[in-house]
Amino acid sequence: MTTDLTSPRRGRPRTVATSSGLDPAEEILRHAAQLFSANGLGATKISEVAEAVGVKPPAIYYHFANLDAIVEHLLRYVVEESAAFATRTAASEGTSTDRLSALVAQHVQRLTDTPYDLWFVAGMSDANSERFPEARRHAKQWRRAVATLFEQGRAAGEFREIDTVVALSVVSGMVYGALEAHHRVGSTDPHQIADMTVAALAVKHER
Amino acid sequence: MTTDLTSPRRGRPRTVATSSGLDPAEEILRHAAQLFSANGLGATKISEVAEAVGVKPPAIYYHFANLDAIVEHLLRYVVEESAAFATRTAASEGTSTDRLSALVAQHVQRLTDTPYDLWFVAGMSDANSERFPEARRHAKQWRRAVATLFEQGRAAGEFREIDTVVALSVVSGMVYGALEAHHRVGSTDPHQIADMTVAALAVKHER
DNA sequence: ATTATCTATAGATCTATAGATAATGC
DNA sequence: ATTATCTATAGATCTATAGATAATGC
Repeated sequence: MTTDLTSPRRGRPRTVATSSGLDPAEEILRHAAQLFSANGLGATKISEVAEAVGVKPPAIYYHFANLDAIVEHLLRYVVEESAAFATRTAASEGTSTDRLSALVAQHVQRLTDTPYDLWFVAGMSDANSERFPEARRHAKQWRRAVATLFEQGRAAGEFREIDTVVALSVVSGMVYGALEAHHRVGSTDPHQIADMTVAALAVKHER
Repeated sequence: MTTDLTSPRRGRPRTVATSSGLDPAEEILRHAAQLFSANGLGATKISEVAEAVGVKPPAIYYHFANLDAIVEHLLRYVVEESAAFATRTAASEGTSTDRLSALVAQHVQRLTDTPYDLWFVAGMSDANSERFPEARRHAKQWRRAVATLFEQGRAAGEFREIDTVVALSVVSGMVYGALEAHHRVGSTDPHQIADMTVAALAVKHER
């Protein structure tokens, strides 16, 4: 009677120590993300990841070439899809307000509805991303889409007459806030965040 | 003819290498903050700070006990004053909207109008702050004041009926955005940020 | 005498590889 | 045969201290 919870694989199974029914690689990704988010990306060592997973450091190298490969894997999970969605949305129909709102909601949804603690991604911004060219490219693409969308809305009189860089910072700040709330208490409503984001950028109207 | 730009001190002066007319300690703080912001707090080594300053590692230890002492020094500069201002403001007169706005403007002003690149502070949140109990205490005090202020405004019908934790995340997210903009392009208008923060939290009114 | 730096170094890690071993399915 | 781990270890850092030295003002 083979229960076979995971896909059938040959070879030595995980040691029973951290038996959670997951791929070793998946186990590594989750613990690594958790450590990155708790202690910072730069402060996390391969040896710490190994200890968290419950194996010796060399076991990690069997699955990933180095720490950066783990980070890249986690980043790709996030930015690839969000960048594509943002670009699509910036080129679609509708008011800028509605489209920017949809874009923010999707991104927050993507960042929070995962098995990984991606809080550390918020703290990366551009700084470390030179080490991760692919993620950097997608992040730039995302920002370009947001910038385009904001400028359309500003021209249409939907958004405030502020600098595009400032508007971009407001958007990424709100995303940061959403991740922080998710990290702190675990609950985040992507649409609520999106709604507040466009409220921050909207032209002020008389009361 | 003694030009005497800095305060008169006895003993060996700085090597001419990085002659900028600053205290050695001040020089260390500025370079350290810059490195923390560029590469992350956890990724920065004493040896890197030394190299940036233009001295050998032991010279750093003459001025600071270790890296954490440098961080603590930078953090105290920020959070002490902002925490005091926030607490005072939360207990003062006026609409919650105006007071929250003032609080955010002061904090952004404090974070950006300094000789240090404090962008790294944004990426710290609570995570690393266990290592810095004093900063943690002040950060908590600041958050408590913001929470109080928000709850007053929510009860008064000025702010949305959202969770306090979410509201706090919006505020810290906007501060994060302001720091990001400052780090990216160097220009930030604290009052503009404050205005958008309260706009994000304000009750929605009919158009 | 005081301030600030240096050289040299002990001790502690940490990364990443080599090679052995264990546990499964074919 | 394949998958996944281990032990052992070379090589590279990095922290922090000891002790010497240099440059100034009193």
